[in-house]
Amino acid sequence: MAHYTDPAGVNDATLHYLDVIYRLTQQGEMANTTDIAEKLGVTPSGASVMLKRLAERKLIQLVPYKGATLTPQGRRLALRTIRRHRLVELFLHRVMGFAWHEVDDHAHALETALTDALEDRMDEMLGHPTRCPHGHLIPRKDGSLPEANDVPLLSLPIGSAGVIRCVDTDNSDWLKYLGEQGLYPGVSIVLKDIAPYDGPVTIQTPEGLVAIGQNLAKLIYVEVS
Amino acid sequence: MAHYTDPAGVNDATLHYLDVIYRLTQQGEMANTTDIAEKLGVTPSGASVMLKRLAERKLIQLVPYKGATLTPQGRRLALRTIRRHRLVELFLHRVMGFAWHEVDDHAHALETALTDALEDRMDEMLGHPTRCPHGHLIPRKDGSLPEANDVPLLSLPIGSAGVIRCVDTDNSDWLKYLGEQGLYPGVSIVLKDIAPYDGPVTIQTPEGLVAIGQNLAKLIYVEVS
DNA sequence: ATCTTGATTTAAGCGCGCTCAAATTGTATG
DNA sequence: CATACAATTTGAGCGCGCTTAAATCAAGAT
Ligand SMILES: [Mn+2]
Ligand SMILES: [Mn+2]
Ligand SMILES: [Mn+2]
Ligand SMILES: [Mn+2]
Repeated sequence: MAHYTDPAGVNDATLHYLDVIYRLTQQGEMANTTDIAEKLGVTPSGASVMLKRLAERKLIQLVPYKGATLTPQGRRLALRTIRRHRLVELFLHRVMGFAWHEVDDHAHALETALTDALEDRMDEMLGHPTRCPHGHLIPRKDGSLPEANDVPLLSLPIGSAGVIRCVDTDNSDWLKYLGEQGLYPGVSIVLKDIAPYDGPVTIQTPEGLVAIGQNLAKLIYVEVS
Repeated sequence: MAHYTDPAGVNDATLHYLDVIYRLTQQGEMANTTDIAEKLGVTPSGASVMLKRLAERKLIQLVPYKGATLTPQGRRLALRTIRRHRLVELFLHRVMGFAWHEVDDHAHALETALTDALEDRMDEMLGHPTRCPHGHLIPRKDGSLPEANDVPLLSLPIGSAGVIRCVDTDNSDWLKYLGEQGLYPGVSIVLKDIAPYDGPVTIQTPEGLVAIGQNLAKLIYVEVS
C-alpha cells in the first residue's frame, strides 16, 4: 500500500464506488453492474471485478448477476464521503464565494482528501449545517440524516405555495440557469401552471413569474407552506 | 489511467517525488536515490524504478549511479505543489483557525487535490501572500520566488536585533513549543547569548527572555533590523 | 592495481484498477 | 420449451508503484 493511501486501504476508488452504489440503491433495490460502471466511467467488466473485491472486503453485499447493496460498514463510508462532499460544497459557496453551480467539481476533487479534523472544522464554521447549496441533506457524523419534508414540485396541485428546499442535480449549466431565474433553495414560490403535453411550468417567485421546462421543474423539491 | 488521475498523468506519487527532489536539490547538487527513497518512506529499489520513469517523462534529469535533478517541466510541477501546500497552510491557519503546528499534515493531504480555481481563490482571499505560517516563501504562479533577506539566527553576532521571518521545520512538537515561547514569524527579537559547547541560546522577545537549545535555534531565520 | 564496501540498479513478483475479448448466465419472447 | 439477446462475469493482459533478493557499480583503502 502506498504511503499516501489510507491505512485502512480505503482509497479514492473504493470511496467512489461506495458513493455511487449508495446513490443507486437510494430509490430502487440493488445497484446493477452496468449502472455502476456507467456512473464511474468504467467498463462493466472492470466494475464487476472491483465489485467482487469490495464484497471480499465486506463493504458491499454482492449477489452475482443480480446487483450490489452496501453493508453497514460500506454505508458508513459512503455517508462519510457524501457528508464531506456536501460540507465542502457549502464551504466553497459560503466561505469562499463560489457560485452554487461551480462547487460540485471542486468538492469532488477535495472530498476524499479531507481529514477528520478538517471535516469537523468546516462543520463548526458552517454552524453544523443540514444541507448543501443545492439543498441535499448533509448526513450527520453518526450516519443519520436530518429530517426533511421535501416533495417534488410537480407533484403539487396548481396554486400550491411553498419554499424551494432542493434542486436535485449536479449539472452546472442547469444550476446556473435556474439560479438566474431565481429558483434556488430558500426561495418562496407558488406553482402557477403546468402546461399539458410536457409544456412549460410557470412559477411565481419573489421577482416575478418564470416559466421553465418540465425536465428542469422536476428537479425542484419544495416544502409546502 | 483511472478517471480520478490528472489527464496529464501527473498523479500524487509523481508530485511527491518531484516535491522531494526539489527540496533535496535546493542546497546541494543532485538528489541521490537513497535520500529520495528515505524521504518518501520507500525502498531505494522502488525509488530507482520510479526515477527512471520520471526521467522517461522528462520530469527529471537522471544520471545513473549519480542522482537526479529536475527539468524545467519537473520544477514547474514541484513549485506548483509547494505553492499549493503553503497556500493551504496559510488558509488553514488564517481562515480556518488551525494552529501553526497543525497545518502541515492537513495541507499535505490537500495539496495534490486542489484545483486551479481553488488555488487562485485562496490566493485572493489571503491577499496574494508571500509566506506560509512558518515563513517559507510561497512560489508565485509563474514559478518565481518572492525576495527575502533571511539569515540564520545563529550566524549573527551576539546583540543583533531582527525580526523572525522563518522557522524552518515541519515538526509539529517543535513548532508548538517554539510558538509557546513566543518565537514565530513577525516577532522582533534580540540575540542575547549563545552559550558554548552547544549550550542554550538566549533570545529577547517582546514577552521576555527565552532560552532554547541550539538544535531549535538553528531552525530560526531572521531579517536583521 | 586490487579489494572491499556501500550505494544503486535490475530482476521477479504482487496488488490495484483498468482494458478488450470471450464465455457464461438470466430472461424475455415466439 | 427452445431460442435469442442483453447483462454479467471470467480470462488475459497492462501500467503503476511498491516489495525483497540478487546483481552491479563507484570509489576509497590497502
Ligand atoms: Mn455535488
Ligand atoms: Mn450539492
Ligand atoms: Mn508544510
Ligand atoms: Mn509551512
